[in-house]
Amino acid sequence: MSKRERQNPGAVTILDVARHAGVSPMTASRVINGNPRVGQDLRDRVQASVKLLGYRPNLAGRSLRTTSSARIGVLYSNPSAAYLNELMLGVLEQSSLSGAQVLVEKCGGIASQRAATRRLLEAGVDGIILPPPLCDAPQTLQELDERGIPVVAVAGAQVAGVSSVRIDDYQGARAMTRYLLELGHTRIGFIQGDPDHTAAQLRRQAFLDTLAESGIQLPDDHMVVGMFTYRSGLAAARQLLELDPRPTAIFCSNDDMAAAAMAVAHGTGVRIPDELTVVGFDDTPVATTLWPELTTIRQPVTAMGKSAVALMLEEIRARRAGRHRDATHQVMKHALVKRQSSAALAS
Amino acid sequence: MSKRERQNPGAVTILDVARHAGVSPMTASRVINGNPRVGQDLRDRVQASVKLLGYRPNLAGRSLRTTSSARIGVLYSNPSAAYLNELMLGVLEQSSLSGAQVLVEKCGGIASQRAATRRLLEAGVDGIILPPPLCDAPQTLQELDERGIPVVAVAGAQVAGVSSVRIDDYQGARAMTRYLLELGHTRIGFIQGDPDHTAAQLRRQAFLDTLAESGIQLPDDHMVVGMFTYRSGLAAARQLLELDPRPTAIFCSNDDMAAAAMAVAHGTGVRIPDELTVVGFDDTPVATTLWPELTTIRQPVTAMGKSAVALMLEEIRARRAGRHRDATHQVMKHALVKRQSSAALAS
DNA sequence: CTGAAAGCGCTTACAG
DNA sequence: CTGAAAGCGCTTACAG
Repeated sequence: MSKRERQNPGAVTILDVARHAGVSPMTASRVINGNPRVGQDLRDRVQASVKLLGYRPNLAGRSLRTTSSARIGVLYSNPSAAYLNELMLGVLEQSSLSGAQVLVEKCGGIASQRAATRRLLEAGVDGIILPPPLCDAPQTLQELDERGIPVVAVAGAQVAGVSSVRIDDYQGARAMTRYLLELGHTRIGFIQGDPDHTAAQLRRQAFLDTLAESGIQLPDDHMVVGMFTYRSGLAAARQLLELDPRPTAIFCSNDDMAAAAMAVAHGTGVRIPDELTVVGFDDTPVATTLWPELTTIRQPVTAMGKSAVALMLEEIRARRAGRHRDATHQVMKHALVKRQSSAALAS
Repeated sequence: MSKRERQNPGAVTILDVARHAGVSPMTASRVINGNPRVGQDLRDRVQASVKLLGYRPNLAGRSLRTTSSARIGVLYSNPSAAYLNELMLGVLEQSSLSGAQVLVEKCGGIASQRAATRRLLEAGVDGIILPPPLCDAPQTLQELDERGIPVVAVAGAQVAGVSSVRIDDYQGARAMTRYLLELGHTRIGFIQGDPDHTAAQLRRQAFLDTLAESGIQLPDDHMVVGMFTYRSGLAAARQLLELDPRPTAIFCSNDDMAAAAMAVAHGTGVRIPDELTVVGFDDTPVATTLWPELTTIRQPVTAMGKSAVALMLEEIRARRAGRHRDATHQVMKHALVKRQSSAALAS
């Protein structure tokens, strides 16, 4: 014991646990991994030892035996920095848990996209994760699929044969629209996202459908096209705030554009939320940076990154075992996060 | 070969490389790790094989031998979400490269800080990384140090015996101030960060010193205290923009407050950068979200996260080997990033 | 239900 | 300068 300690003070291995519990390492391993074929007596003893010794499995050791070093590529192109950060957090966390390695490549246009894909494949990646907006490039998806490379798309359109992780953008936008209606707003401005993005289309459609169901006919000038960028949000918000009568609420298709809308309001002296409700979509870090903090639809981006990796590893393992897996579409839960940028219509 | 392929298609191991190059695995390992004591001939052959076979080391295997499963805790408390994300990206990346495991705990007040620390230690962490603002709580630092737990502070004050990773905030703020002077600005508003943060103090001091060197005497009302938050930036910017004559430039102690300053300007109809230059500090994702994009001092946060982990692992290894290491203070390079929010003073 | 043996991919220490 | 042996921590087969 004292020798162990000198060598590596923090390291309690499964051997220590086994010895302490008086069982073989195999039995300890089984208990730790939740294998049910272990007697209750031994199970209890092992669990007690794990707790007492503060044992935590060494993931390197584990993954060396299990996953045999899967390699996952992430190919991205010009997304919001905050979004990518959050996604990568999940990707890296799950990869590290599963003992997979991650390679990241950035690309711009179609040509550089091909080159980036080639680099990833030459580096021996077993599959590629595509965050938005690449997940919306059907050509890329299909090309990879045809070459037999497993792909997991994050958000984006559903493409046959390609697994994906997403939230239900339609239901999210619907929930937000209902919320605005409940607050009493009916003159609602809407800033759309990049029309090429599936998510933008769904959010817009949900907004319109929900209003229509409530019998509200929105003037055309209340719908403004943005590009998901802060800059486009500035222009769109100026347009909306110049309307007469002014909308009492603005629903922005993402948080960056909502930040821009709030900037315009701040400067024009329009008070939020007293005179104007502003809501966003995504719940990126900017939502809690702003003041008042932004009401928005939370997209569990980090969890989506983890799921994308998990899906990918299942796919890789299945292929290695010669099994076929159908494409999986995992829909994660969104949530309406109410903060201070929204309020009931003053009557 | 065909058998290998069936088992694990993507996996080229160091044995494959060694066989292909006609050397022992050890020689291959040495070449791959840059060990200079290998003959040029063998070196070339191994490198060619690595390239040809697309070999990438399996990190799980490597770390199993080297780091022996170090466990690193990250204890944070209410930083900007964007900053933490970026930092964690580096922390996770380096940990995964080094085969270390990461445990994260959040805490609020002092009591919850003690509890969080205890949880980390019970989980067997070998050391703790403290991002701001905890790095600025000398009490926490000392307590951990006294208990013999290795600590690496990210940013924050220099405390004896505690290693840290930082940029030179003073030189960064100095560079930015010089830049503003070069652009011809002399009526410069300054929004300070949280006075309790070492970084805020240094940035402020550098600004004042640099102006003084140029013989510029700034009226007191051009220095406004903020708290590093967007909200505090809004109030501070309003105050500055009401001055008569108005400052021609505002130097904000971080990007979040710069975003707020831009919001106020946008609304007041003050054009950036034509009528007002706004600059920030940190280069968080918000800097490129804004429009015009923000001129700021880039702090390599992700690289700092990596370095913090690397420092920590060195420290842990040294202790395990019974060696003593003096506290290391690693100063990373900052950079002045010129974007569209700054311009020469119109004459 | 339980365990002894072998091996995942790599590198540390030991020989030459 | 080069290599044969052993082992990091864990789990997959194989026995009983």
